[in-house]
Amino acid sequence: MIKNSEKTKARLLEAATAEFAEFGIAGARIDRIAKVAGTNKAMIYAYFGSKDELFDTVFSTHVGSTLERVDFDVGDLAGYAGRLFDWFEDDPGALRLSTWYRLERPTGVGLQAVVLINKVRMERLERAQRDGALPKQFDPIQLLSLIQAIATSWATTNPELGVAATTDRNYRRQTVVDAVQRLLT
Amino acid sequence: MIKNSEKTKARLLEAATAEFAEFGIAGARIDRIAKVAGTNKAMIYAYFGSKDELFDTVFSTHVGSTLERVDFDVGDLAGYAGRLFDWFEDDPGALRLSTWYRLERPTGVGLQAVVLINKVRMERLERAQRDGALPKQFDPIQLLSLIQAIATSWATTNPELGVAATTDRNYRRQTVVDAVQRLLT
DNA sequence: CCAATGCAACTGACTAGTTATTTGCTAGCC
DNA sequence: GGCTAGCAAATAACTAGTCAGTTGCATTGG
Repeated sequence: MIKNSEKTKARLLEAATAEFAEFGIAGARIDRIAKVAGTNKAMIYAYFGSKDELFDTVFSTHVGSTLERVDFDVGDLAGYAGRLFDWFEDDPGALRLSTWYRLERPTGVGLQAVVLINKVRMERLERAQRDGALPKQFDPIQLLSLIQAIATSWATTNPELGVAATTDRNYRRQTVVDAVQRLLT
Repeated sequence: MIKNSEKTKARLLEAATAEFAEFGIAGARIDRIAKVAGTNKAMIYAYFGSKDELFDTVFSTHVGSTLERVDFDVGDLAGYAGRLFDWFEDDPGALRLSTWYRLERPTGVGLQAVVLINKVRMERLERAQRDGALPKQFDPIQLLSLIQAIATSWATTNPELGVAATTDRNYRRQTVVDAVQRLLT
């Protein structure tokens, strides 16, 4: 047994991220998280309080902070969509966590960080439209909504369309970029 | 106690639809379903076999059969998107059920019906493109994926954008229709 | 017409196993 | 030595699934 508060906490958080991404809040099992983290259940309660609080922590550290790191360029929204696509491709857990959150925590406050980021981005879109740097056929809120939906379109509709998981990633990425480009012309 | 196999089954299915839409598979409670249906747990097992099978029945009767009824007009894909939007607005449970399915049943076969419907629609898109009735900038599979994503964009991004639930429905619908229209011009 | 019979629909209580959370104690570290 | 990190085991509540028995209804034989 090695004692290291920080590392144990980190391992728990990592294990919890995987567990919640896979099974959601109701489906996640505290035992499994503890076991994967190579420690025990009581540590979870010592460090995070409860299952729900653990989920909240997982969500804000994993999703909120990552979204912030996706470069947002008002002059190249198609590129932004492409980068969003890349993020969700490289880290499918992030998208799943967001989806679980929406379903299981309809009134949760954990999305607040995400809402804030989007608010800033909307203001930048607004300014770009006023400066004439961005066409005005869609309002900022419409743009963000559409871009987000398009960037995640493959992830959310793959199963329904019977798309093999092997469908070329570049092809899918290009679809996203092209679609957003077309909205703006 | 009134005995009526058909009606009891129907009440159970209705209660189960609401329960699964709200809580997902892992979060749904058999007891709650039975109670809401005004009957007994054992009836669920007599009629549907298990919790999982009950979910499957709920999904295919509620989602599969409804998607089929959304008119698909290759000559008016924007209108199709609008009708999809209407469906999910009028019956938010349908979208939630689909989302739960994707998250909790990654390898389930219940989506088969949906996959089939989409396959037929893709073939119709293909033919329309060959006949020159539909522009070719996107492949059929890209079109279906994008249309589906755009039609549900508000439902899936509302929370992240901090959109009040009161945002005008017509405004949201028009966004969907306009976006799809723009993809095709 | 009507009572006895058969049977499917129904029920409440039960079980066996899980689950989140707590506790009392041990082991490492300054 | 004392404080923090860590643990195994206990607990209390819950959950999917079962079962032995009951109830209403239709059928049938008189």
